[in-house]
Amino acid sequence: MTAAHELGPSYSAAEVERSVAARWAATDYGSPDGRETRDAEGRESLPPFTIIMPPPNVTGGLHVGHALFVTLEDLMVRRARMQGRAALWLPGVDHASIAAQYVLDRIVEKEGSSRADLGRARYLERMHRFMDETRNTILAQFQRLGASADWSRTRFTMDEVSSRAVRTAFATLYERGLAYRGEALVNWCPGCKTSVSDLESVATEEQGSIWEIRYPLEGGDATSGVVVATTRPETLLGDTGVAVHPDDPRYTALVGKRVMVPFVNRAVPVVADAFVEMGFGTGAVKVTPAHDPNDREVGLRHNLPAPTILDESARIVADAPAPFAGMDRFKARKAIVAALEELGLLVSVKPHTANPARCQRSNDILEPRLRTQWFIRAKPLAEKALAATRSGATQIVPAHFEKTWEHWLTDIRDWNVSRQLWWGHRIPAWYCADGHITVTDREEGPVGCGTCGAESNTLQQESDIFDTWFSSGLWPFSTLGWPDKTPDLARYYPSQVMETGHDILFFWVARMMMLGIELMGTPPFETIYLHGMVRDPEGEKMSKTKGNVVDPLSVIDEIGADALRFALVSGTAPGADQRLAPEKLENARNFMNKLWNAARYVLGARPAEATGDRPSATDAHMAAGEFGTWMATRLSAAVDDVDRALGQYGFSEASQRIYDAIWAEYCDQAIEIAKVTLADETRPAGERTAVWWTLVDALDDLLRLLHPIAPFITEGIWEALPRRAGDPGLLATAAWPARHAASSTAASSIDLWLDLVREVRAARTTAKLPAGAWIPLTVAAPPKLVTSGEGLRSAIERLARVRPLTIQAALPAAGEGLLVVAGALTARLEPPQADAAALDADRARRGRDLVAAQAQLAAAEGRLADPSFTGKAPAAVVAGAERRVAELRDEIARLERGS
RNA sequence: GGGCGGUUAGCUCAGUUGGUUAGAGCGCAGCCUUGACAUGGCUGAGGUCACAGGUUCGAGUCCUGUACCGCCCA
Repeated sequence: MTAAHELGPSYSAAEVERSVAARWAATDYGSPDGRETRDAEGRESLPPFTIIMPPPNVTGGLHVGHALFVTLEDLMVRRARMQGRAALWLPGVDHASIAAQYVLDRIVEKEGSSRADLGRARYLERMHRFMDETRNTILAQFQRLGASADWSRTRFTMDEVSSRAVRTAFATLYERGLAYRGEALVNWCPGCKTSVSDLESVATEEQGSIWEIRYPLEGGDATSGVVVATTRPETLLGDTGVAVHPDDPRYTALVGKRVMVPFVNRAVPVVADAFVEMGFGTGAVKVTPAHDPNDREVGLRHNLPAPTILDESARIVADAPAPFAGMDRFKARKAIVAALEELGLLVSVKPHTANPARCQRSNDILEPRLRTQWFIRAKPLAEKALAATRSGATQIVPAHFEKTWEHWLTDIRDWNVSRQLWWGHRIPAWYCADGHITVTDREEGPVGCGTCGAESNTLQQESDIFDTWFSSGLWPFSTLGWPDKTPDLARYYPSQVMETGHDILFFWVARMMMLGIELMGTPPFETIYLHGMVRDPEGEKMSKTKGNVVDPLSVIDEIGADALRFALVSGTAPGADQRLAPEKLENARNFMNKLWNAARYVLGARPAEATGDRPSATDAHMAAGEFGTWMATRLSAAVDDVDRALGQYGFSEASQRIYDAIWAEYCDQAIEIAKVTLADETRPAGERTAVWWTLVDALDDLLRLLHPIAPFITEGIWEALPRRAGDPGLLATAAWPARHAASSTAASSIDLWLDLVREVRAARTTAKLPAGAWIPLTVAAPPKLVTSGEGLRSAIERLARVRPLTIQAALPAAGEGLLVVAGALTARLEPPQADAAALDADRARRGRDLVAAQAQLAAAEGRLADPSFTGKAPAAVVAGAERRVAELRDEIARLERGS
C-alpha cells in the first residue's frame, strides 16, 4: 500500500487484503486482551462478548457455508471489539470421526491397503499424520476471509483438554444415571460398519414392491393360515410372530393360533396389536423384532424372541437355512421371493413406494439391528433445555425455530452415542470378566473393577468410540478449559451468541444446550442465531456433482473477501436460505470500488489551508455550517439505524443501510455538494477547511460502520486517513461510531434544495433539454430558504446544471418555461430555445404530478372528514394527515398557478 | 400423517410494535466519456403485496380458510 494520502489509482482487492492481513498478523488484535485495544481499563467495565466458533471438519476445505458463518460471526465480534468489549472468538476444528474415517478409508484404499490390513493402532497413527496435514488448512482459509478470531486459543476436539472433558462428562453422566448401556435396535450402516444416530439417518423414497405371503396354519395345508403383506420378504427368516389389529373381524378367529414361517419351519403366534393398520396390505403383518423398530415394540409387548438374521455387512447370517445363508440382503430378497413362488406361498406382488433410511455418510440403506450400545438418557436433559428457551434464558433467532425446537425436544429419544469406528474418543468404560461395568474419567483407566475389585490389567476397555457430536456437545466449555475451573471459563462462559446453521439445530445446538446445562449448571449461550443455506442462483443446493459450487477462495482471488462478505451479509436473513448469484457478487465488488474511489477523492481534495493534524473534536467543523449539520444528522441517523438493525440481528438490513449511507448519501450527495465548495477558490479558506474535515470525519464514521462487514478495505483506507489524537493504530480496534452532537432534529434545508435539484433534473429530462447545457433557473423560496439557497448556490448550479440562478421571494409574473415544484420551493427553468414538443412533454409530466397530488389530497381529506378516523386514530397520525393536506394544497396551488 | 416456513416489481430479496406515498440490487428504457469512480452519473418505466373472507377509522403487516412451493419430523 502506498503512503497516507495516496491511495492507489484503482482498487485492487488482492493488494489491499494482502497488505492489511500482514498488518493484522503483526498484532494480537484478535485477543480479547489485545495490546492494540485503545482502552484496556474501559474494557473491563463492559461485559465480555464471546462467540465459540463452530468447529469445521478437520478434513474439509472452505465452502461458501463457512464463508457465511465466518462473516456473520466476525461481524459480531468485530463490532463488539470496536464497542470496547473484551471480544473473544474462539476457533477450533472438529475431528469428525465418521466423516474423517470415511475420507481416510478412501485414501488408504487408493494406497492399495485397507483399514483392516492396517489394524487399529497403525490406522490411527496414519489418521494422526493425515490430521497434521489438514488441520490448519481450513483455519488458514478462514483467515483469508478476514476472520478476527483469537488464533492463539485454537482448539481441536481431539486434543488433550477435549479428551479429558469427554471422559469427565461421560463419567459424570454415568454417575448421575444419565448414561446407560443397553440392548436396543440401532441404525446400522453396513457400509461404514457402525451404528449411527437417528439424526444421521436420512429418509429417502424409492419404488419397491409389497409382497403378500401366505403363512400356513401350523399343521394346515398351503391354503390355510394368513396372508401377510411385507416390503421386506428377506427378513422373514427372523420372523417370530404375525400381528393383526385387535378390531379386525377378518382375523379374530386366528388370534392365538400358530402359523408356520416358511424355510425356517418355525411356528409363530398370531398376536393382536393395535399398531397394525387394518387398511395396509392384507391387514396382517409379519413381525421381525430384530430388524424393524415397530416389530421390536410388538415383540417386546408379546414376548417374542428376536433372532438376528443379518450380519454387520447386512448378509444373511451363517446359521440361516441354505441356500440363503451368507447371501447379501438384496440377493436374499430375490431368492426368497422366488422360493416362495415355487412353494405357492407368494400370493401377490404390488408396486409400492418405500421409504428406506439411508446413511447420511455413505448413502447405504441402513439396517436396524439389535446391539448392546451406550445411550444418553435424553428426556431429563431435554427438559432443562426446554426450560431454558421457555424462560428466555436462551433466545432463538429467528423465533419461529422455537416451535421446531419444542417439538423435537419434547419427543426426544435416547441418544445412541456408541460408534463402531476407530477414529474418535474411546468410551471410558471397562468390563471385567464377570461383565461388571466401570466408568472412569482417569486417562489410564480404572484402578480395578468398581464392583468386584478385579485388577485393572484384567479389565477390557469398551472398543466403541463416541459419536462425534458428543465431544462437540461439550465445545462451549471444553474450549475454555473445562473440566478445570479456569479463568477463561469463569470469564467467557456462557457465550453471548451461538451462530450456526439451522440444519444442525438438533445434532449440535440441542446437545450443547443439554450437556451445558447439565454439566455447567447454566445454558451455554444467551442467543442461538441460526443462518440458512447458501444456494445457487436457481435455488438448488450446491454440490460438486452438480458442478454449481461457488468456491469462496476463487471468489476472493477475483473480487476480494470484502466483496464476498458484503454479498453474503446483504443476502442473509435469520434462518432463511439465500441464493448467491454472480450479480450479487458483482454489486458488492462495485460497492467496494465506489468506496475506494470516494476515499481517493477525499484524500486528494485536501485544501492547502487544511494543514496540521486532524482536529480531535469532530463536531467543531460539523457545527460550523449547514453542510456540517446536515452531514452530522445523516451520519447519526445511519449509526442509529445500523445499531438498531444489528441489535436485532438484522445483518442484511444493516448492510443495506451502510450501503445507502456510503453510496447514496455520502458519494452522490455529500461529496457532490462539497466538491463545489472545495473547488471554489473564492470561498473563505475556513469554510473549505471545515467542509473538508467534515468529509474526512464522515468517511471515518462510515469506515467504522462498514468495518465489521468489510474489514480489509476499511482498514486499508483508514490507514491513509489523517488520524485523530488518541486513535489506535488499527481501525479494527478503533471505537464504534456514535451520534454526533452537531446533528439536528429539524429537516435540513440541504435536503429541500436537493429535492429541487432532483425535480429540475427530471424536468430537463422530460423536456429533452441538452444534458450539458446551462439553463437559467429562477427559484421562489421562503425567506429562510433564500439564505440557505444562497449558501448552496454554486452546488445547486452545478448539480442541476443551471445558470444563472436567481433566488427570490416570488416568481415573476407567468413567463415561458418549465415550472418545477419541490416542497416549499417553486421554480421556473427558462431554456433559451425550448421547442413546443418539449414544453408539452413537461406540461404532461406536471399534469401527472397534479393528478397524483389531487388524488392524495382527496384521500387525506376524506380521512380527516371521517369522525371515526379523527376520533380513534392517535393524535400524531391525525396531525400528520393534517400536515399532509396543507402541503398538498400548497403544492397543488403552485402547480396549477404555473400551468 | 404431524409440524414449520414461504408466496411483495421481469429476477433475487427487504419491509420494525397495523398509520394510508410498499423499498433496494440486478435487469430494462432514455440521456451523459462533467477533472474520485463507465466496477460510473442522471432520469424513468415497472407492484390490485398468491387467492377468498374477516377484524379495524385504517391491513403487505393481525385472524380464518384455500391453492401452490419448500423444509423438518414420523
